[in-house]
Amino acid sequence: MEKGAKKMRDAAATRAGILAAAGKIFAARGFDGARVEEIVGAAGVNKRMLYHYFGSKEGLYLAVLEDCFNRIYRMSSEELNKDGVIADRARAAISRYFYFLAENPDFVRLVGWETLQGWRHAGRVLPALFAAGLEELECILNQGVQEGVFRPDIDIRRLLVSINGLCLAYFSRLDMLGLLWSQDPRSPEMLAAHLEHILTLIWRGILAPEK
Amino acid sequence: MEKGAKKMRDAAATRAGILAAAGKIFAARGFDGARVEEIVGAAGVNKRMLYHYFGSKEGLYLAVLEDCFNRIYRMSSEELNKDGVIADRARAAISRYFYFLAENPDFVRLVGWETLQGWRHAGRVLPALFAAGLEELECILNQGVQEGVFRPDIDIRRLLVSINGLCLAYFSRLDMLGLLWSQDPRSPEMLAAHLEHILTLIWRGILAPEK
Amino acid sequence: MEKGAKKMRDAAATRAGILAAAGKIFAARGFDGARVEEIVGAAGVNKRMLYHYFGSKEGLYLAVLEDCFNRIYRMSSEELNKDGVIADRARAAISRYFYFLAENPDFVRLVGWETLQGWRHAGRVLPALFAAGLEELECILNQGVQEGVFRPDIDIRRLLVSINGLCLAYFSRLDMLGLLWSQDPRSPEMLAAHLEHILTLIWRGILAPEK
Amino acid sequence: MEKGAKKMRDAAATRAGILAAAGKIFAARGFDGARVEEIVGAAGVNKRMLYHYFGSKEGLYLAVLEDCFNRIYRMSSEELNKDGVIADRARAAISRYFYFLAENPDFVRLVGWETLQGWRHAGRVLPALFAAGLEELECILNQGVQEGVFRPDIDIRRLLVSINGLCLAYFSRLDMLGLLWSQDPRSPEMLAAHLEHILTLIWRGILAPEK
DNA sequence: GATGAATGAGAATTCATTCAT
DNA sequence: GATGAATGAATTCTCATTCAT
Repeated sequence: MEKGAKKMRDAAATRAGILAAAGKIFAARGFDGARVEEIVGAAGVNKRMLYHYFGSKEGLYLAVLEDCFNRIYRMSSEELNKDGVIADRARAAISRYFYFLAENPDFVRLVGWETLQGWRHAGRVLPALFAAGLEELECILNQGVQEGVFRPDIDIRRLLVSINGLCLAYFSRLDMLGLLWSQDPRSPEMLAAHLEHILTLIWRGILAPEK
Repeated sequence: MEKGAKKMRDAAATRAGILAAAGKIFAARGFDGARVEEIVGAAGVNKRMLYHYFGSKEGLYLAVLEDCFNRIYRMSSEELNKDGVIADRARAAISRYFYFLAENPDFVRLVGWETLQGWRHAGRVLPALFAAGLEELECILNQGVQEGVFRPDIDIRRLLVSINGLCLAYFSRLDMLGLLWSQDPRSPEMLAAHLEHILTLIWRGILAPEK
Repeated sequence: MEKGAKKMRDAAATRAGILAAAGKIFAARGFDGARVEEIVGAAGVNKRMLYHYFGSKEGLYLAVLEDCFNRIYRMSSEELNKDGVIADRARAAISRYFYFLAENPDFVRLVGWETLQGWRHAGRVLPALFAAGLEELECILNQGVQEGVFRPDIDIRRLLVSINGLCLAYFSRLDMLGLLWSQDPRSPEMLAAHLEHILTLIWRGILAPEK
Repeated sequence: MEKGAKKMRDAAATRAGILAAAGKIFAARGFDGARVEEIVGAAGVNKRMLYHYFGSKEGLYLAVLEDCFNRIYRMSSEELNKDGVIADRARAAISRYFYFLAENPDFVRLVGWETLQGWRHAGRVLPALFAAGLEELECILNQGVQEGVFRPDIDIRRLLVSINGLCLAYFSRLDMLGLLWSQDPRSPEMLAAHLEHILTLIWRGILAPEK
């Protein structure tokens, strides 16, 4: 008999299991649509555990958000190649964000639900954290403007909203796009093509014309 | 028949009142978050009326969606100046869409909820309708490419997704932007500025370089 | 078929029915011991009605208390014979309180539960109301002291606590007394005898010795 | 055996710790209001211990009651001065009971809860035990009647109920009295004054008039 | 057409208690 | 003897919907 084979009597694992299941389900149905029963069912634990570890459905939801945001936060604070050409670094930052969204569909959806609910659950703190993913990009863009690589007339704030919108527009509508285009928009080729499309749009929009 | 006319008028008014109230509340809280009680309360009618006119909560929600989509559909099928320069016409189409979103925040939110729920309620028919707002733009863009006004290498389908994303990105985050920028993003100036930003981005991205 | 025979579709009656059933059950088991299910079962109504009319278990409990206290308040504000001899009036007031307790065992028990819970549910307002039953007696006693009918050295406040205690002591322990004395302490004879006992005790304690 | 002794000592301490914590909490909230979780938390022990030592929540509650009643029993069976004047001995017995209640607020409250629940938990045995505190007084009073010190027309059984009621009336309402009188009813002066009040009442009520 | 009372199914949450170590 | 994780049975509360008038 393996150690802790069948029933894991492991607090951390149980907690993590609930969190993972909740992440999926909250992402899929939103806070109001999610059912506690379904979450504990998916996690294979007793309902009481949910309340033991997270206090309430909302507590669990908050924990899910926190967990999710921590991931993007970690991503954005990873070491970057500070030596590269400014344009390359901006390109890398956008790509990284794009692929993060591609790999974290739950994050995309949770952000969607929260946005619609006015960040009611997550409060006013998390949106800032949420923006963190693009913060670094803001620095690079600003630097680029100063160096004359980027046009001086662009409003960086609006540009960030737009980059964010361009990326999210794709990942928020994966299902619909799949239907309309009859192709899996999650495939590496499609992802690459769309990123290319976005980068081209941005680049043409901000790159200073060569003299 | 006086009395009959009166009744019918009232009946229509009751129905319309419920629809209007439901539109607001579904937009604000989504299908799961909305409460039948609150809707009838806001409409100032008896709960039974809701079921009389719409059969169920879902029936009402569908009616709300339909109502909303009819509006954008009417907008997109309005007469356009077919004679103008292609670039101007594209510009006008985008602007019109942008201001439609500005003036129909409930539409923006309803689309948001539906998108997250995979168009579960509205079925697979409405997304097409939803795209209608951009359909005309698609024609214009295609024509522009043929005429050599726009670059030949652009993928119109992706471009439409992006234009949509750029516009929605702004209107989906009005509250947050209001906080971050400490300015009312709904003010005419801010709207104009952002539309300008979007148009610039698109234009630089697609306008064929003059020879 | 009688009008409204089987199922009464009568808001006031339903509300009153719930209140009555709740009065009995809260009195019997206290707030924590009472079960919502049992209350609605006893009232013969749907559980939802309880929440419709009273908002919550606690709301219902508060309504029960209020209802109960209103009764004693009404009693204490009834017209009294202001012309009688002071000693007779005091006697009458105590008797009235004694028999009120005898006839309102639920009141006795509810006061008991609330006392133990530090009037948590009823807040700080009701204890004053509760004292109302003895307020009139206080006036009479004070007057009696001034008139020289009662001894001048008695502390009226303490006396009121004691009169209250003497009465409640009997009605709080009816069951036990029934067992110990093998007689029904609720019988008219027993009630009269005990009231006599209390009055004698009080009278000897406070009546000024005749010169 | 060092280790064994240590263990036993710990075991006893654990048991006693649970009992003490439970006493406080049951006294404060009653059986239904008390939470096992809170008790073990207050005792700083593992939940399993509670079940190990007491079997169940009810078992623990019973143990608490027993413990409490043992104290009053011990008190009442202490050696008394059998030689004193009868009036002094009665006085001493009442005072002793009064101060016992003053020093054992948990006892007062537990008796209160049990009284309301019809001694459901403690069964029909304990009420007798509970009366024990006044048993000795009964002897003295009876003796006093025989000796002609006390009036022959008093019903000793009722008198005991009343003495008990007079004492409990004070200690059951400490909080309210504190608020109403703006003085700490637990202070030595207030206690002494109230005891004096009670004794005066009783004395005037039962002392045979001197010839 | 309109009203407001009533309902049953189900949702979140709580609790005393028991395993596995 | 001791620990902390786990559980199933209630318990309070909510919601869309239907009846009786």
